[in-house]
Amino acid sequence: MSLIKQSSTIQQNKKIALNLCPVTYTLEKIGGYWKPFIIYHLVEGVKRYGELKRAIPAITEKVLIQHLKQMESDGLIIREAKAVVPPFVTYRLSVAGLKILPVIQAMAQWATDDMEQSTSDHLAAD
Amino acid sequence: MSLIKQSSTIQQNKKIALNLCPVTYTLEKIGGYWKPFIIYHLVEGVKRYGELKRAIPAITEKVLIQHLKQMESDGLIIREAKAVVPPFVTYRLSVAGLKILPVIQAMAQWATDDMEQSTSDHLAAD
DNA sequence: ACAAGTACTTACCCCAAAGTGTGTATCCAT
DNA sequence: ATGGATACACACTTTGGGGTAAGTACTTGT
Repeated sequence: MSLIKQSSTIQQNKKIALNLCPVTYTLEKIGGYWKPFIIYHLVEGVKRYGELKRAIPAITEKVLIQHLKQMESDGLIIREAKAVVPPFVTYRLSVAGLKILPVIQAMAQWATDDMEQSTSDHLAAD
Repeated sequence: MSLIKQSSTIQQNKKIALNLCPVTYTLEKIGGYWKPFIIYHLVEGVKRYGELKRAIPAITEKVLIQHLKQMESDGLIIREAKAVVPPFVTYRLSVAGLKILPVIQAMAQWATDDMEQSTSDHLAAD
């Protein structure tokens, strides 16, 4: 899955950051390009792979799978496959995935606030 | 400032994501590699450029400046320079920067919770 | 017999973020 | 006059995430 060079400075720094900073830890888990979208759609409930794909048309299959695998191994979502053919695979949020929803909600709230404020100008905080 | 190719698919997708998803908007602003560290140190109050540099030894000057410029133009922090020599430049959080602190706090909280949970095993959410 | 649907997998390319290294103007202390 | 401190700027390289495109195994529908 696209090998990573553990020796590279960037990986060393990532380790430093993960040790020192819990915020970086969280960013690692939800920071993928389309991960917020996936979470958003899984809030509605259990979804099949194909449903997610159709719900997010701009995402490519490779990246979708990639994100799903990462989020699964990160414990954010749960994959369940029925041993039938054609395959029947579903995804849903785990406990940790559910617990992160308020955080995401807070991020969204700040964003909408900030977008409104930006129409007027930023002023200094004394 | 490293020019960006507006035509690339990734930039197109970024625009799509920013329009559709406020979470992505927030991730854009705090998602930089060392931005959480910068914010963390500015919580203590006004800091000079050199103080920040010494507070985060692993960061290079280029990336530090880069992040500071971005965060300034994003309205998260405020730069103030005294017209003296040698230069005297300080950075501090703006209103928007202060408002995002609870969000960051929530992210940190989720992270520490999740790290604890990960020592035991993840179970499905019914 | 052939296409369509399912859930992936693999090889390859592109590019922007991060890292490396050097340069700059001015002042002060030694 | 030489070096250090200040706050950057600029050119260059690396790297890893994301995009493109094609293939796979197996079944059902026509």
